[in-house]
Amino acid sequence: MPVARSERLLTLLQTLRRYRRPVTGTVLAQETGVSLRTLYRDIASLQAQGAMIEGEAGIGYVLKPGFMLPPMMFSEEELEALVLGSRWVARAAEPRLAGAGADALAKIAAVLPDDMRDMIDSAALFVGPKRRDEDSADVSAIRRAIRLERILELHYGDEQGRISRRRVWPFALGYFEHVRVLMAWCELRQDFRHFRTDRIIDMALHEVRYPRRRTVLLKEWRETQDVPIER
Amino acid sequence: MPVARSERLLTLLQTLRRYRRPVTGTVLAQETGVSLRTLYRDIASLQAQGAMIEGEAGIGYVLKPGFMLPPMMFSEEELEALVLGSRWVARAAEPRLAGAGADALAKIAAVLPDDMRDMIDSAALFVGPKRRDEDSADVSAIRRAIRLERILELHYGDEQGRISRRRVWPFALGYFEHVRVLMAWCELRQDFRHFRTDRIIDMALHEVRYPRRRTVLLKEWRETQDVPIER
DNA sequence: ATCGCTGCTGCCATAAACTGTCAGCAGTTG
DNA sequence: CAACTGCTGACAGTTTATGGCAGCAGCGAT
Repeated sequence: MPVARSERLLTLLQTLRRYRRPVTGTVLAQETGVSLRTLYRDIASLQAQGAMIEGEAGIGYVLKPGFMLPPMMFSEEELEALVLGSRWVARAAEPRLAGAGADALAKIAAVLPDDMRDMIDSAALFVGPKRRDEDSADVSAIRRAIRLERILELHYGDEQGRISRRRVWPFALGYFEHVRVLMAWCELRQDFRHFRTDRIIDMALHEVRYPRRRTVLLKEWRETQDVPIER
Repeated sequence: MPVARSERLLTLLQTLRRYRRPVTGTVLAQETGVSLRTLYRDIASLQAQGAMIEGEAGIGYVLKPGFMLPPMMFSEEELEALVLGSRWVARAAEPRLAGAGADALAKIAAVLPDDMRDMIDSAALFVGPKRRDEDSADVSAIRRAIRLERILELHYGDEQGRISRRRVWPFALGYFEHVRVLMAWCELRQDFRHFRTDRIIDMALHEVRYPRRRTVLLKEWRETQDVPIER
């Protein structure tokens, strides 16, 4: 393997691109399996080659977008990961999102060289069977409401069978083993609440956007959690 | 200037792309200012990194088209599906495959139009927590054996704690709730068998390929199942 | 079949590059 | 202020890259 260094530089670039937030040199050094001093040298090399990597003391490194690394192709493992993920989505998500996953994979396949295209079809990784409760609500519509940051009016029955009607600000959707759970700010309770999609009796999408950004809501919600959702 | 080699490899790639006809190694060596011997080594390095360069004796080198990922367009739903799938892989698969999923997503993000790139970060779909048993075997090595259609020698303990040693032909890997299951043709039993990866005590990859195609094995295995694996 | 061109590999000595450790300076955050 | 982080220099040990040489094998034309 006489590619040690070049390969490592590409890995480093890829790692930097994977993180969006600033990453400390120490972390990068560990991930690439190299000493901190060498990491600094690697960064300098990449910068010398034109990569727009910004480093700030006390912060870390960030890669400015738009830098193309030449061997821009998926590895076999990456394709396997994409296929496996898509197969899980096909099984666990509602039909419409499942279809979107298949479409996305097809688009990726379309730009792949012939021999790599085969790898998508012949990927040997499969997802175990998964029973999924029927959604009574239209999950696609919920996803749309989240994207558009629009208020949802819910007609909801909780586990005790109590039926309530509330306006909520939807900001995330959790895919669990058997159910999907909508996470939202509840205007009624003035707090975060979650709602199983199979218990949503009826639903209406309002015309108006709710007054906050969904990413901010998500961030605040995370801070209330003991175990944070990763990524 | 510790970038001599990496930079030269990029130049080489660019030069190969510029020519469309086959180019001889001698020409490439001159253009990159290096000896012929080194040029051969450089080509080997690029090929090792995944570049699809074809060399024919008496002809020269050609870079197969389609090596670089072109810009791709995805719908919002397709991106959501890709992100959700990748997040599931990050949680359910072994670290290496999980990382590959994240890398793939980052590569997709890199060729996305700017305004779409944000949607990857702000996707509001999440995967519920998932406890996963530790693998005792190296699942990455198993995936590799499947890809290469190579014989695996297993040291395996079944649920009764009986330990056996067998040669198998691995052809698929199932990702279930808590475990991963290797599906293979067992030479000992002359039949299909499945093996939980957390029960594999030890494992060795043989040099030789097994005498059949893994896709055929998969097809035959499916016919023995009551509930077929979809897709 | 023979010849020239070309890809490809192994070997080896030398030169160049890389690497880790240690030490120190400077900027940011809390 | 303290803790963290980026950044640079120097040095010694190690690794790697390189070029030259020799030889084998596939391709095309003579």
